[in-house]
Amino acid sequence: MDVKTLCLGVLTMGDASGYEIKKALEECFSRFYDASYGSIYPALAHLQEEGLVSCAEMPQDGKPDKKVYALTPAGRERLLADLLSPPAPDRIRSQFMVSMFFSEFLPRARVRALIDERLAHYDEAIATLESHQDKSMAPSRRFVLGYGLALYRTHREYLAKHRHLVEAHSGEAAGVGAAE
Amino acid sequence: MDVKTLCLGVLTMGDASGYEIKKALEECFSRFYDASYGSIYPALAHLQEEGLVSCAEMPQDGKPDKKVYALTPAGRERLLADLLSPPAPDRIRSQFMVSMFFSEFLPRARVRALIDERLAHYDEAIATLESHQDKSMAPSRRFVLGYGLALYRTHREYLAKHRHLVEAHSGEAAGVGAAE
DNA sequence: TTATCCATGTAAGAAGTTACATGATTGA
DNA sequence: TCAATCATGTAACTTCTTACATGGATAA
Repeated sequence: MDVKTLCLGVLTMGDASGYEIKKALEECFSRFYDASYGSIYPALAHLQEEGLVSCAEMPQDGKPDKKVYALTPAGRERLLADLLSPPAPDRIRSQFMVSMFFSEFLPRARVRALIDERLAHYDEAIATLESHQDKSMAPSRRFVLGYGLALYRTHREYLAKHRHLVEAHSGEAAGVGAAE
Repeated sequence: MDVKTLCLGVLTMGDASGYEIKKALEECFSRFYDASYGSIYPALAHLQEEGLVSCAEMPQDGKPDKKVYALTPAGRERLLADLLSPPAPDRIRSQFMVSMFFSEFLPRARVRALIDERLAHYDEAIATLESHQDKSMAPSRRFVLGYGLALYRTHREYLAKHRHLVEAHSGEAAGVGAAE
């Protein structure tokens, strides 16, 4: 499963251009998977070569022609096959957590600022997700949105309750802090 | 921040070989960042070239010489600089969530199996983390371990409570199921 | 006797990101 | 007037993974 699968998936919700696919991806599950234009456009070209999507070019003035892609029957089959193959384990990469793990080497003010930023970020993300909720969404959409919300709330609560663990001991290692 | 930073960080906890660094990484934060031998060994070679780590070769019989790396003062400075630069946003890639989002195209039994597997996986991970807890750990270690635990518990609870949302409607899309 | 741990390293390739190139429209 | 939105695409590059190569010791 890769960006091509994502594109096929988004196209089950309706025909779309590369630009629109990217937007849909951001809305639907930016927190679980994301892709840049630099991967989406080549993916669509490749899918078209394989006959998994068809493309209608809509002339536009001032902008490049809008290319609206649609799933073909073969594309739908490929999507099913992709979804049926065992999913790879989740991959997470968090530089923030690395910073926390080694927070003893950072000035306390820096650790505090890092956590405050995070907290603000999660507050915002939670507000956004809450506002998107309950638009008579399909159940699987609600499932994914609610999942993201549950995780963000855990992040926020854990950070707020346990930040003292990293703040109290930051700036203790040699070579750090104002008194150097 | 990349694998080189991780290596420098692990070396603050004591001198270690590439092999040991990988093990330490797995124990400490495999859930937030991971690296393979194929990235660790070249990273260490590069760090040595830059003078950020030193290396002592310990002859061994039957195995390749064990190369024990140690942080140099320059290495410690680099680590501080790396930790001080603003962390990149967390990157998450979850094929499982993609499958859930498009679960309407999957047979119900498949969706159930996928979720059961996940649940088992989280149960195991939670048990492992719980057993590693409270070994008079440094506070920042406890923070990271507890963070992982909190997230895993949220995963488990959310899955158990809301699986019906994806199970009830799976297998409804055309071309799926036994009656094809 | 079979798998796992120990132990290092390389080479090929996958997969994706960033930056670049282009440029009209619209809202603040 | 400045930023964002719409709109596509390429090329260079980064970064990491996978598979390979090698092989003794130890535990089940």
